[in-house]
Amino acid sequence: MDIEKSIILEIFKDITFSDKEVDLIESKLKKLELKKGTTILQAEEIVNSQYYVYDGCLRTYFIDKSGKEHTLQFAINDWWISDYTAFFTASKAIMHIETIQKATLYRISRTSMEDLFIEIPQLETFFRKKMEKAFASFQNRILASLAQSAKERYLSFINTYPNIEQTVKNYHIASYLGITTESLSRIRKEISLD
Amino acid sequence: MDIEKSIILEIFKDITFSDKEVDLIESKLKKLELKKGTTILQAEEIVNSQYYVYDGCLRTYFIDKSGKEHTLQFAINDWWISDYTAFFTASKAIMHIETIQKATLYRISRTSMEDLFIEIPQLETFFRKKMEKAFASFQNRILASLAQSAKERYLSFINTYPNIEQTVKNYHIASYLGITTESLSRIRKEISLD
DNA sequence: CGCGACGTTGATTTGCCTCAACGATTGTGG
DNA sequence: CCACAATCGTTGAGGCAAATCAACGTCGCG
Repeated sequence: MDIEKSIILEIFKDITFSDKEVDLIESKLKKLELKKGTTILQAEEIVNSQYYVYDGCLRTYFIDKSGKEHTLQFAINDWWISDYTAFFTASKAIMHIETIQKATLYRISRTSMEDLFIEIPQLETFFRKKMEKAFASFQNRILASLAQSAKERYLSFINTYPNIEQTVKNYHIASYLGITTESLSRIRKEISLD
Repeated sequence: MDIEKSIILEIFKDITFSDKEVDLIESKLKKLELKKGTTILQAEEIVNSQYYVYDGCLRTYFIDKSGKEHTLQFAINDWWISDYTAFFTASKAIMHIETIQKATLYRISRTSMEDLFIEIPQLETFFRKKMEKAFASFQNRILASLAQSAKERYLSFINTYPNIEQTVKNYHIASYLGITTESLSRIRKEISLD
């Protein structure tokens, strides 16, 4: 078997499974070992899977009509990642997803999830709660964009993700904050003077 | 009985219930008839309920530290509304919710929902799917704030909510778009010249 | 070593904000 | 039902935060 049972228990922690259930889940997961810079999803592709990030770092980004990239989110250990808008409706992605470090992921398809929800109702609860957290973080993001300056958003960013600056490039952070690399550079300078 | 069974079937359409299940759901819902300008939730209150909008129009807004209001969302017929971040974690609201037209709502508490999810698992699926849609719309909102100008955001707004301008004030729309009423006025003028 | 990717700095422009004043519309009490 | 006030939307002048455009220093890697 290529997936350890302990991994299953780690991914779905706080749920207790029977051995049979663990085997069932294992049969639905596919482990992926990817090197830095690998694109796992491109715009226009039909989205049939989501990914559990066991290790490494990825980002979801959107390319607008002028060709500019906008980072929607970063995903690190214990996050799930996909283009969810497209995943939920089995439709075409508008987002791209790439690794920005080498990464270990576990992929699961939507149809597998639907099967599992019937066999193991606790999993539906598990994913509903994950969704609730993601929803809350998107809400905070919207409120930040409405109420905060670029400098304030940057400060909350480095507060929320304290070690991420070692991992991601400044232009990724800038595209997440909705500013240019030049502006981010000036904000960083300003903060260093405080 | 103060709630018609047909209302239950309308709220949870696409689910088929036994009579007993309908009675159970009915016992958990509370009908509210509110006049325009009623606040149903304030920041700092513990959030224990969400509301189904049967008729009318409401908005959820956030007051920032400088006292400025920012509208997070409008809710019309067939939407659910609450401060979800606080609702999910049974914690204190950061949002305010008010009616901007007279409205008919159905309130349900979190504990009632948890009970119902156990008795009627289809309801968990129903709310999970509602959540997925809300999540998708928040994602679009974030992408719009990253990639679009105020004018473009306004044009997609009136495209998404074609009749809402009769209902909501311009300063509500401005606070939803993240601009001032003056800027919105100038944008509207500019569009009328096209 | 040399090249490309990345970050910084400067000069200038621009989209939106702020402050202020003024019409238009809506609501209310006499 | 009209008069008046309050609320709401529009317009103008000036300012500011962040974008754009351009140049340059630095770092890591083939």
